[in-house]
Amino acid sequence: MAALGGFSRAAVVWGVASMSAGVVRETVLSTLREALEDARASGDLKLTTVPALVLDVPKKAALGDLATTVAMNLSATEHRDPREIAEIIAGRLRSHSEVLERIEVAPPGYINLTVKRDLWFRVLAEIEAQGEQYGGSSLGLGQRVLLEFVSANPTGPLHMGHGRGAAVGGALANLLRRVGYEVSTEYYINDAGRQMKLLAESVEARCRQLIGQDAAFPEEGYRGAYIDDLAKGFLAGRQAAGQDPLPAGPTESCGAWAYARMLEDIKADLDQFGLRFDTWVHERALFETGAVAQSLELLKARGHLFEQDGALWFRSTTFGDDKDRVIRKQDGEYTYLASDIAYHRDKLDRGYDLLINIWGADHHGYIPRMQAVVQAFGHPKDRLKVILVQIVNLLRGGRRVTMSKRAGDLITLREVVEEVGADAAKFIFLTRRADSQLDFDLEVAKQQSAENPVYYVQYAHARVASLFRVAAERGVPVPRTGEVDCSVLSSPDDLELMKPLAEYPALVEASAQALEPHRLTYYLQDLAARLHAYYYKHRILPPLLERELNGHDHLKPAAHDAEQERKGETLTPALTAARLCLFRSVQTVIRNGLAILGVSAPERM
RNA sequence: GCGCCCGUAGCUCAGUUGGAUAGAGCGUCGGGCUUCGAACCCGCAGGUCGCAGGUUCAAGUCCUGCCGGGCGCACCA
Repeated sequence: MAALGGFSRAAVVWGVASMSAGVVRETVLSTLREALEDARASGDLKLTTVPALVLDVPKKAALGDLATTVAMNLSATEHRDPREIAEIIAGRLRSHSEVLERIEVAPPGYINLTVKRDLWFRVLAEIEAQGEQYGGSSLGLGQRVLLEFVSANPTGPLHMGHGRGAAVGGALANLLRRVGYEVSTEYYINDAGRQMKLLAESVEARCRQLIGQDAAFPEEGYRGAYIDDLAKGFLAGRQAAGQDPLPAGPTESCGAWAYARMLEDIKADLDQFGLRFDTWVHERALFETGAVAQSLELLKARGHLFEQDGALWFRSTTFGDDKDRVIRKQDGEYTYLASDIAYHRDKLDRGYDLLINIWGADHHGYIPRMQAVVQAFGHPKDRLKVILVQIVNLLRGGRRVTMSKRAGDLITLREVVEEVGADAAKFIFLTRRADSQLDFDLEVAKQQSAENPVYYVQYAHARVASLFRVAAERGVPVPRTGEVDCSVLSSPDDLELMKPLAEYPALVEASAQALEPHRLTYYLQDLAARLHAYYYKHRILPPLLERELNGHDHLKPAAHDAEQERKGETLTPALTAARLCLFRSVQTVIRNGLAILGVSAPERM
């Protein structure tokens, strides 16, 4: 529900806002607002409350281009039959319908709108004018967002789960920036706790075994083959420097070396995945700078901490958590929660309007306590939003690739990216909602066919690029939209290709608001399908005459006539020009959409 | 036992924040390249949206209870 008196406010917004939902929606929406204002001014409707004005796309194209349910939503407050209200509004719409071709009321109170052709053509001009900016909006202008993701412990290589988180996070960052947010991406490195100690001990033990010492492997140590590599690398470095295999303080040395190496590898893996973080935060630093101690002091001063059974607790139940949580154990060690408190206080202190964390779904139980932390520091709990990413099932040709966690040999992200490529991996990671499980089939991801959605979409882009190359070869000019008579693009096929282009900005906004980048992948597959269908059905460029084909002056070959007949249309220069403009717009939108997903838009493939 | 998430076509999943006759890909079956990219297109078949109530003019979508699955419920990260 919009605020009361939404009309004047809406009018102001309309005055200053960019075409955030696209030229068609914005234009129709403002017309609808005017119609409602008229109805109120004349007393036909009371309109004491103003419902949010939403335009839907009817399921059937025959019903119209856009529809509104506002009459049905007003029925309760107006105490009238929705159909009656719809008629009143429809009447007002008809009185200033410069942009509307048809206005129809359908039971039980829909108002179906068909937009004038000229308005669709303006979309092409808008796309041409905005180029790679098309689809952007001012939704998040002036708002700062901190997006923390991946944040894998530097105790092993990144695996598929991290890859999915990376794909979602990267796409979300692009998406939010697209709608005006100022986004910082951040990676939090857990380099202070027990896990680091285990890494150190594991590498040290392997080193000792490699130099023939009888060393016991730590009970819960890391057993992956990469530990061997780390140990070998460490020893090789010592040897190259002419030093003894193990220095004094071997555990610390092994640990420091392995940690630095792992972090380097993680950064390299992310780089290979096309991902760069703006900032890296070290857990260790939170202890060293006193941030942890200070944060706990502050919470204590506010009465959110208490001591019991020799431990220090955070009273998270104050803010709706199931139980209170230990911060410092009986043995004096801090739990991870202590540093997480300091870390999130630090985030809040940096003045972000919104914190987004991307976590593995198995951590969902931690959301209430972290939101409790946010509230304990005096912020609304919604300032922290957590996106849960479900597990990835790795398949090869339909068969489950078993991942034995005990042995520590997970399939790494690096292996997968090397096998299928970063584009395919990213796109597939984004073909499902983040919080639903994902089957990732290596064979499908590698396959360059229709089964693989990323190639389907990229192919559409490359196909258009190819068309422009051929046009250039033949000397066919690609005009600007303003120089073209768009009215020849009035067939249903043309409109079915243009409509999604007009919807794109609204889709970007909705995806950003819902924090759901996967919607883009569905949209792009649909747009690519329309492009392919159109391309098959219609000819864009004029055919070569036979003399151009073989140097003899002759009539057009019969094959072309047959093709024209099959396609049931005659290609004119005006049609070629207009279709080239249309295709260029489709290409721009596909490129923009893929850019948000972090996937390349190749000219050739 | 308590909490969170999920049950939609044979399979994998979307479903525009409550709107009209529920969609796509894969798979099955059948069609389509002599000029621009067949990495493509067209068609057929496939559904009591887990079950039962409730709220609403309107429920795949919201509420309650069951059934079935996943994940959490640490003084581990």
